[in-house]
Amino acid sequence: MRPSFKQQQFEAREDAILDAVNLLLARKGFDLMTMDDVAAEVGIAKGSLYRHFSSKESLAAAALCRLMRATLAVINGQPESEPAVDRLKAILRWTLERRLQGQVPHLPSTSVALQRSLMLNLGYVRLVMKLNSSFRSLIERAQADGALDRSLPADVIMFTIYARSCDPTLTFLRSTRSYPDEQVVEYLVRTCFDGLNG
Amino acid sequence: MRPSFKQQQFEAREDAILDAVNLLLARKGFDLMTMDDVAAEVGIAKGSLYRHFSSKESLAAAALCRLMRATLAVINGQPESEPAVDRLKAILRWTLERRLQGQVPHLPSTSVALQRSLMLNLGYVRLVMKLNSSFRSLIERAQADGALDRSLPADVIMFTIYARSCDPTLTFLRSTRSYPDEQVVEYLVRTCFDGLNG
DNA sequence: GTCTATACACCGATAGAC
DNA sequence: GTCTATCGGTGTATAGAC
Repeated sequence: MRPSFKQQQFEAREDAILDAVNLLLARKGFDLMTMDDVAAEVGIAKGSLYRHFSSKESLAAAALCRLMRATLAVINGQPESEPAVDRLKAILRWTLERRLQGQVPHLPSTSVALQRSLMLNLGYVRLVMKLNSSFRSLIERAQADGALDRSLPADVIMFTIYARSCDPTLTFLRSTRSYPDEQVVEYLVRTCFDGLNG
Repeated sequence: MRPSFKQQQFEAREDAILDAVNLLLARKGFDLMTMDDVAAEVGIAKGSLYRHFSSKESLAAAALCRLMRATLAVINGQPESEPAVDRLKAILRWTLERRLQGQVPHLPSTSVALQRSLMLNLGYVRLVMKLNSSFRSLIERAQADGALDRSLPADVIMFTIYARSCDPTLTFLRSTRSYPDEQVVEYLVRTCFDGLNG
């Protein structure tokens, strides 16, 4: 049975809400984002917002889950034949490009309050684990290929790539207006994998 | 005329306050840190806090200025004979070690509210510029030595090192309890300069 | 200068009319 | 289900006694 028109409209609105949340999370972070902000950005009343999401935390969790699902879709859409290290670079590039459009919220690590509530969210934790294991398998394959440093633990590599995807360097370099956006992305990807050495 | 005993006591208290602020900024970030938290951590009343610092913003600014001054002291204390790239690595290592002790606040970039007020703080801006120019000159020297990639703009290198000094990877790796602290620091410094490639 | 008490604003969440 | 109105709680900053 396909969803009714009403249901489709409902889901479309939820998507619009999450877009607004992403924008605001990217701009102000979780603590400074208010429910009034979200309601105003979407163009609905605050009361209506709570018909869709029961709390501010669940709102952020939903936005993060949607992002993780999109990331998993990117990974699964990559050809298996491509070298693992190139796939990792492509994922980082994809995330940075999304961030330029304001569609990547700040990492939860910046807000202890949010982080605690996320850990109690089963759907969120499940997705994190799934994403981590996808990443880890790509990293280990790249190490086996000799494309990534074998003497580095996979952990270290994984977190380093994660961190680069939400690196403030993107914002700083952009604010200097010295380079076009694509150039900034390439610098970030390159310095992450190749380092700074000559 | 040397400062009176009372004045020395006053300054010692200010230092204690800033220590508490650093701890709390590192733990919760600017937005979640409350003046009650600070007062409780120092062991004084909130009212007394405002005798020393006129606002929450000025409190954070003072903590950041103290950190920048300490960083400049480290740079100026390094022997001129040492290769520039090694000096840069040492500065990054020093910052990360300080962070392990909870004495490095979150980067202001995480809080738009704080950032705006800092830009209006003349003392803060002056210190940022001084630190930036010290860094830039080290970077350019390292590039001239061939120790850092000449094809990268100094901006890109500078912000990349800055970002690494407040990288959440440190916290994540530490929370896995898989490696001793010194090992974590070395991984961060190494992947920053050498990259992830094999 | 340090304390207690409080003013004032803001925010998350809910109630209730339509 | 969307709106307006409001409650309860919290946080910055200040007032005023000592």
